[in-house]
Amino acid sequence: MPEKFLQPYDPSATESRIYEEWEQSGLFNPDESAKQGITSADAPAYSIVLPPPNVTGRLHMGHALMLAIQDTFIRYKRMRGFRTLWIPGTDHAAIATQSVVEKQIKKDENLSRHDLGREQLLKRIEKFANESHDTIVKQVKTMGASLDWTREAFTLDETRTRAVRTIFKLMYDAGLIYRGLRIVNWDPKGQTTISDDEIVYEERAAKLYTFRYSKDFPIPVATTRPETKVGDVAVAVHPDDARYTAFIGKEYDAIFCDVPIHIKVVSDKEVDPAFGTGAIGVTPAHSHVDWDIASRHELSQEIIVINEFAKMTVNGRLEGKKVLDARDTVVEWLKSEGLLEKEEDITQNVSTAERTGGVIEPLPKLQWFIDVTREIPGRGKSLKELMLEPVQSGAIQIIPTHYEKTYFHWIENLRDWCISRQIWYGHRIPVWYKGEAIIVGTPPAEEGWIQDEDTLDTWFSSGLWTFSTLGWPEATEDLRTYHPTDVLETGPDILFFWVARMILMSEFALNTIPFKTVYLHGIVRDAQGRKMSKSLGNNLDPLEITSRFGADAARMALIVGNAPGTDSRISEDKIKGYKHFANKLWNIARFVLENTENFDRSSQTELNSEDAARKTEYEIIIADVTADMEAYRVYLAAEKLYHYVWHQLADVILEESKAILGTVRTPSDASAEAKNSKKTLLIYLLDNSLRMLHPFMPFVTEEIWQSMPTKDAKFLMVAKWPLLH
RNA sequence: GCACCCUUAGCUCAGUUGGUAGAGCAACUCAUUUACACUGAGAAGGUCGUAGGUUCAAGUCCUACAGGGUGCACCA
Repeated sequence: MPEKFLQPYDPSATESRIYEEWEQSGLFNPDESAKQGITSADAPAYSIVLPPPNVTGRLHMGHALMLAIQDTFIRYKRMRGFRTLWIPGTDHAAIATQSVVEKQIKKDENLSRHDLGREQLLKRIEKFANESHDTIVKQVKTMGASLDWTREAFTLDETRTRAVRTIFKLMYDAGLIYRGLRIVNWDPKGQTTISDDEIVYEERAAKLYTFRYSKDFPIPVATTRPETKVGDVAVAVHPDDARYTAFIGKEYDAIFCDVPIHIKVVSDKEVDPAFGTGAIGVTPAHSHVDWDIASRHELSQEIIVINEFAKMTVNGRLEGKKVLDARDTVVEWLKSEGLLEKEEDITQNVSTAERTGGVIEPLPKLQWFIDVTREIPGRGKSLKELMLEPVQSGAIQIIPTHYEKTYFHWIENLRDWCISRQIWYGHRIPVWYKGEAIIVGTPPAEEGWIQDEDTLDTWFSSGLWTFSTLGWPEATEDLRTYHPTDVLETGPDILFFWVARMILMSEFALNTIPFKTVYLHGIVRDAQGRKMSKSLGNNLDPLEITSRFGADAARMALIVGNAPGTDSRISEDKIKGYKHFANKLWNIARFVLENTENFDRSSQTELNSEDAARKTEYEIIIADVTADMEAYRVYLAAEKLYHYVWHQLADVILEESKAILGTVRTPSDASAEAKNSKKTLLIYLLDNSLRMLHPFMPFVTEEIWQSMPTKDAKFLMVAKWPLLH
């Protein structure tokens, strides 16, 4: 028995060394594994793409969870003999990264991005992204993740840029990408458009004002935004509202707070007669609902009264005022003119930008969109249908299944996807203009063309991730072999942002699903069930945790009992428990190795009936755990193994074996046959337990394996998963 | 407002196709310097949120209600 077993197991001395050995073996790469004759060339493929961590900072517990779960899937399949590929990568995370760097520059040098200019700012962001990338890769490795680093991708590198430009062109030519003037969600703070999904609603106290445009205007109107009323072109009422039917079709002129306005009374079914006065002042340019009403009634949508900085653009007393100041001014004016009829306190859901917290100002803007309802030429279906069908048919399975309903619900409410962003870091829109002419997809060779200033929503390029990482648009061997991928493992918070967009992109570009299974994990919370956050200071740093307890312990603590789609709690005590377990396993190995030293395994092939019963009992565990692994129930498999190894193998079987094998204090008079049977059993149980625990606790199992008499592969990582015969 | 999820031991949570209620932690009693104190043995702890229903059989399926959470929508 090697001397190392005389000491308690020390993960910090072991883990980095083993990871290095694995990496040097090249066996994270399925091609290398086939070359070395470990995987057969015609073995089925199994692939996962790692959801690329943002290059904005450090690894957090959510990353650690994702790495632990995926590495467990991957190591299991690798041991089952699949050509197993796990692709690493990082995400440029456009807005997130740019705002981190902008904030830093503002703080350190008091400069804005406009002071620096596009080129300079991009250089600074890239430098930050590179440093951040290196840190993250190092951290990913400490978790034991068996990623094929030879295939590492970045969402903004050359291959991915080619993929983005290619698909943009394909969608443009298919009539799915268009540029149009629409009401968008404008974030005045971030100075960019954001998608519907990036909005968070905040409940705030507000006032509902009831007023008339002028003394002779017949209908009172209620609003929370009096300042926008200088942009009104109509009043909409419900067609069946008896109070107002007499006025439908009539037009009125007024001077509203120094601004001349022309108001037409229209009827529209969208109006709720029960709310306010039952009449809506229609401001087409500054409200989604009003824009749609204006479209239906062919009203002017061109009167813009608020600009990108949320300031008033009209002449008169409101000129240049911020919207909130303008609101006060209009209310004062209404009061002085005797036009204000009522002022009520209400609570209102205000749209704010998820990232900056800025209050969203709906504005009409010339933006790029993806049309999700238009029929795709030659396909007879819309993108919406392409997103819906594979989940409906079961081609894609979402775990837990109830998220399928959430998914369908989202698709039903889906509107065209605004894909242009007014930030600088990201894939620049591949469109070039020269006067009226435009070129889409590939940059023109001649001079004089100007590229669109905007960049693409980061989810546009992320949507390509399953196949852009495999070399698309080239028809690569990787693409043929590993796509569709097997599992996408991620959090439910990006089900719409990302999962849905990946289905859209893959279905459009390749006419196939991007993955067969979506495994959604929950949020990792602290011991009290609170979200981990900087402001609470309750973050557990995965690096600090692994250095104190070992990556194996952290992985087990994250996986055991953590059912998909359910939030989990983690605490140092829990992690400590699994550090103890690693040590327990270590000592089981010590006991078994110590007691089977110089044992000729070929001398004993038959187990006696008592030991055979133990083996049969164990075979049930193998079958059970294997079934769990196949069904992605890793949280159950891990718990069962833990329980068996500690409370059956160690507490019962090892203890019983002492009487047979004898100890220093109590010599045994058992027969040689009984002893040999017991030794055979112990080696069998330890060997197979190491194999089954490996996907969960790769380091300690690998370290023990290197001293096993049953060692039949250079690394446990590529040894065979136990199968029943 | 609509949808979805959760409610099981003191705490945190599992419970797969309906088939004798489980784990970890904590607490209790005892043992022990041992493969391992990063230990072991034992005992205790439950009307499975409430009320109905289906079934030979319900923690599990159905209905209603209550409490907690999440997502979506949204009023001008």
